[in-house]
Amino acid sequence: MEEQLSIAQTSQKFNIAASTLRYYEKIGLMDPVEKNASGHRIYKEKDFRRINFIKTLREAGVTVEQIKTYVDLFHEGEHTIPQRKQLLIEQLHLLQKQADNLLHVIDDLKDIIQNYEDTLVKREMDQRRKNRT
Amino acid sequence: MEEQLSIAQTSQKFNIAASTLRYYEKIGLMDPVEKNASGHRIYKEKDFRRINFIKTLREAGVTVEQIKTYVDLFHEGEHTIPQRKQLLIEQLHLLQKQADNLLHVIDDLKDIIQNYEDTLVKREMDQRRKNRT
DNA sequence: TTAGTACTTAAAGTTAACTTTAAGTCAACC
DNA sequence: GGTTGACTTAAAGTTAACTTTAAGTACTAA
Repeated sequence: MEEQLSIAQTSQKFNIAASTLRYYEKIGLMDPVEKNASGHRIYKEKDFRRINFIKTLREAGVTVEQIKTYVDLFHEGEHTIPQRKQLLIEQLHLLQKQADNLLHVIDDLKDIIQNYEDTLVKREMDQRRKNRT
Repeated sequence: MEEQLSIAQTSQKFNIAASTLRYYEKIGLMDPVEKNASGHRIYKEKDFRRINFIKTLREAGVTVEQIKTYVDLFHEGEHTIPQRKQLLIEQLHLLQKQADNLLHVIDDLKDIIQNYEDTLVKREMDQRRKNRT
């Protein structure tokens, strides 16, 4: 049988607050989630896939609005495939820039840390010299 | 002579709004900037270096608050070097995680784009076959 | 001397992305 | 039949990081 989870369980599974899941649905990032007889949400495989998609992009810094644009195109059907592809390519370029910058900053930070390290080592050597005299 | 720029010029040089420069100063990311006789800010080399530091980290997603913590330690003097080093190392780990995730997302996006590409190519081939009959 | 431009400050406003609150429904257990 | 717990919605609140506004000062050119 297909896995079916409550909002609390889904929240746990993806480590996303239940309120956030409702929020994503409200603003149209998630399609309306199926409800049981008492009106509680039942999340299924297709929802999980969507949540993963959203989470991944969000963690990479893609805005909710941009994801919404994509999802909207998705709903418009197959004829939007070229636009969707274009949109993803643009997003890809942005992320590549971001990754590039990040790697530079990481290098810079390593340098600064190394400088501190050098300072500390030099200090300790001075200390030892003092102790010897 | 040392380069001296007005807030407007500095804003241009770094592509950061003048209001943002004032804001950074107000919250203590920047040290109080020197002023001329009529109370206008004069930015100099040491300010440029600080602005660069802030800009680089901000672009990598480091929060203003975290940068503030670092700057505060800096002001406390040399004895905070071990703490500063520790702080930067932690930040470095975070950024490395972020870069890692970003590279994964980039790969995922490339896959999705390739799928769209395949779909489009397949469509065109179907179209040609139709035209031939 | 007046107009314009470039600044100044303090305070209020904005935006994105949630998060919290308030009030209510429903099924299960005591 | 009352209480508990897991949900529901709509609306209000929060936070970070700016950005805008309002009111004022100072130099410069006409």
